[in-house]
Amino acid sequence: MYALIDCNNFYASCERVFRPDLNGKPIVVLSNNDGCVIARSNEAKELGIPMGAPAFEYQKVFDKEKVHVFSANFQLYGDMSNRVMSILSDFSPDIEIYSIDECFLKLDGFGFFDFESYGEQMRTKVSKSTGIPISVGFAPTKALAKLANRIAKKYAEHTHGVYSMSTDALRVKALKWLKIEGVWGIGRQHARRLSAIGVKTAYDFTQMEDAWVQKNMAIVGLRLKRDLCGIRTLDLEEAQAKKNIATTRSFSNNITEYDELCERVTSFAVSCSEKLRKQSSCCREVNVFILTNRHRTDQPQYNPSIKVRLRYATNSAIEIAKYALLALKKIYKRGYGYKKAGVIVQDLVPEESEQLSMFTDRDRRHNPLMKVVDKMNSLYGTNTLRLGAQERRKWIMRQEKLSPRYTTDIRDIIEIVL
DNA sequence: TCTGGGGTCCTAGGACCC
DNA sequence: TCTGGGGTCCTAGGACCC
Repeated sequence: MYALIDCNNFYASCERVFRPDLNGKPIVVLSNNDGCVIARSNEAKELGIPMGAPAFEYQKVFDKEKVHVFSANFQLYGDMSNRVMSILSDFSPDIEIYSIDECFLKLDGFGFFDFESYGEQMRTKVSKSTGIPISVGFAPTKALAKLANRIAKKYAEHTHGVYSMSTDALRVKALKWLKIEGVWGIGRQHARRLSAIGVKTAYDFTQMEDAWVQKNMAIVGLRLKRDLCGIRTLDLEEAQAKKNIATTRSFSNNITEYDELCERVTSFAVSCSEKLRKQSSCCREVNVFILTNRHRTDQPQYNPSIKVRLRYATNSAIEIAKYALLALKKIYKRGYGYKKAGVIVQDLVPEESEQLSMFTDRDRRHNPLMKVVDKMNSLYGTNTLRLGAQERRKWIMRQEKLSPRYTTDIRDIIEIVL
């Protein structure tokens, strides 16, 4: 069996842990720049606020219904996630952390367990230790565990957040219940095509011919079908070093000036280099893109990107920023309002497998310098040490409703007044 | 006026080779 | 009118996930 454990309304729940006065009240969490809704409490869902809703379009609803609005506090969510995952990893030796709020457990050799009570134990432990509510689904395959989890959550009044798909009859019943667009691994495109030919439920999909699935949905679709049929096909995936690393942001206002864009791109490059060093990788390619505002159809659009090949693999902030700026210089055009930009580092290699070059002009001092920069910034805060090109910092991210960093910054620790 | 960010995998088709 | 066959590698783009 597999278990899929998922935190309910994760970001909203994180905020609520430290604001118990908000229990039972609608909460939404907004993306960077307070742009759109990325998490909703059940109460907010009931008000009809959709996922991804632009905040400005729903401001009236927020006001009228007294919705509590939070700016995204990713430091808090990341830390809470680590706590939850750490607890759940005690329930099986085999765990795959699938996303910030989800994990799979593989339960080989747990055959004699009563899964419902095992799931209940998980809920109690996580709730008691972190305050985060979770749902647990058990099933013979990963895709079915996803489905079992949906049932656990959807019918919480009956399941109390735990559901075990213990028989084949239950599997078939669940598949007939699950609409095709709700299947994990079937997105909007495939759902539309399948629906058009009469495949309306997950069960219908499992009755399709392999040849059709292979032809139209490739090997990925076929694997999914097998997994839904109860044939164990997808397995836990080991955490691996990332193959691409990106830092991209939208701006609260359009940027037209080259200098300002340079500052942003430099900061994105520096951020990418930090992420590279964190996973002990170097990159051999730097990709830079800038985008105009696609929602402003009245304004001219220009969305260039460019890839720069480095002469040697590096994770030095100085090098990566240098090439990112060279790249930006090539694509920047005056006369456009840029809404978003980003740096992506690619073709990553492990730090230690550095390719030696006979004529390398690599500056050997960068490595120790970066070590010091990382150490200082971790001791005294992000950007305590930064590149000169980052100095002209005029921008500020809109985060009007940011909650404290209760668990990661001693200055924000919660106070209890007796 | 205001509309997120960060990933993965797969495949078709082009470039290139003999 | 006729103008081969069989590979590999790379990449852009499409699909998906949270």
